[in-house]
Amino acid sequence: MVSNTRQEACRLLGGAKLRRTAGRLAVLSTLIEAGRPLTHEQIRARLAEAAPDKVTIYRILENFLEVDIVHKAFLRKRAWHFELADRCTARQCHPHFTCTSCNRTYCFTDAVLPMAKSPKGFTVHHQRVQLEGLCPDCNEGERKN
Amino acid sequence: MVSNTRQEACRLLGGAKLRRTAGRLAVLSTLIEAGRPLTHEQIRARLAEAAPDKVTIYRILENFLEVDIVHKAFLRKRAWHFELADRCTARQCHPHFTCTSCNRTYCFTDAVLPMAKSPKGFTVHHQRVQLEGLCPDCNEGERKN
DNA sequence: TATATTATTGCAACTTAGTTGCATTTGGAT
DNA sequence: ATCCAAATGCAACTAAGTTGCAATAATATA
Ligand SMILES: [Mn+2]
Ligand SMILES: [Mn+2]
Ligand SMILES: [Zn+2]
Ligand SMILES: [Zn+2]
Repeated sequence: MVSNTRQEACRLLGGAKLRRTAGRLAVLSTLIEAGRPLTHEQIRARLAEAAPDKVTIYRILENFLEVDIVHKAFLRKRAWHFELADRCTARQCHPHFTCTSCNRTYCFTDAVLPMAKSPKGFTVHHQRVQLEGLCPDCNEGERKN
Repeated sequence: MVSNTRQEACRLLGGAKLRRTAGRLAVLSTLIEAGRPLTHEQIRARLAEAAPDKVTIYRILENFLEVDIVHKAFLRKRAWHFELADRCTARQCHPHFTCTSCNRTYCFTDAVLPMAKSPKGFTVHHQRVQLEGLCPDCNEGERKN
């Protein structure tokens, strides 16, 4: 699946008319393989020695945002999470669930909510839904304690 | 209304068994009068010379969180917003709208969404809905431009 | 009202996430 | 192979939030 990932990464970069650099391929492949929102630090950790400079990662993610390859999924502990922008409509992405015990984040792609109806005069461009609670693993743990 | 505000602030502190200090009264009154989410910096600015130390404000807000007088409404530009926890149910608050042009935040208290249905095994404790777009003022501006 | 007890505060120093400026390197068009 | 704008790395910086600790103030009790 890895070379498939690389192929997909190249395709995305090409489609967005972004230069195919080592850093961009690395970051994009990481996001493709993750399939869920990652922070800058998580991306860095996954790339290990292969990771570009911290600033470069930020700039690469910014590039991806500009061309809608990724989007900022949500914020926890003051760090943005980024994920592939492939499973969302123009106005909203699926809800994201974060387990308050193990800190893992899950994409609830089947639980998209209707748009909130806004008062007259407001134009809503984007709706974001965040959930917090316990994941199956941590619920299990609770029961055992 | 100001002395009414102070009265309400005292009542809330008393009910939560928190000592009635100058700093707490000041911060709480500010939040009561604002009626919308404020960042640490916005609270500081409103209090001006009367503002307690930066660290003290953070600690006061933490105290308020612990006893559910306030809640963290959302994050924008890496800064938490706090507001009175008086217009929300246990599991979710109303949606919050932030204008991407003028940066103001509005409470959509009449636009509460149903809870997202989560996959088997997950326990959802809290749902948060964020909206982004243009407020009436800035829509107006767009039209004029 | 004075005293004691404990919570609260201010200050300085620190951490973490993200940004800026600038000189060097590199992708890809020719 | 050459060229040049785009991309990168590095150092220094900012903004938000945290920690430790000594000084101070709110309340309970005498
Ligand atoms: Mn997702
Ligand atoms: Mn609100
Ligand atoms: Zn968990
Ligand atoms: Zn506006």
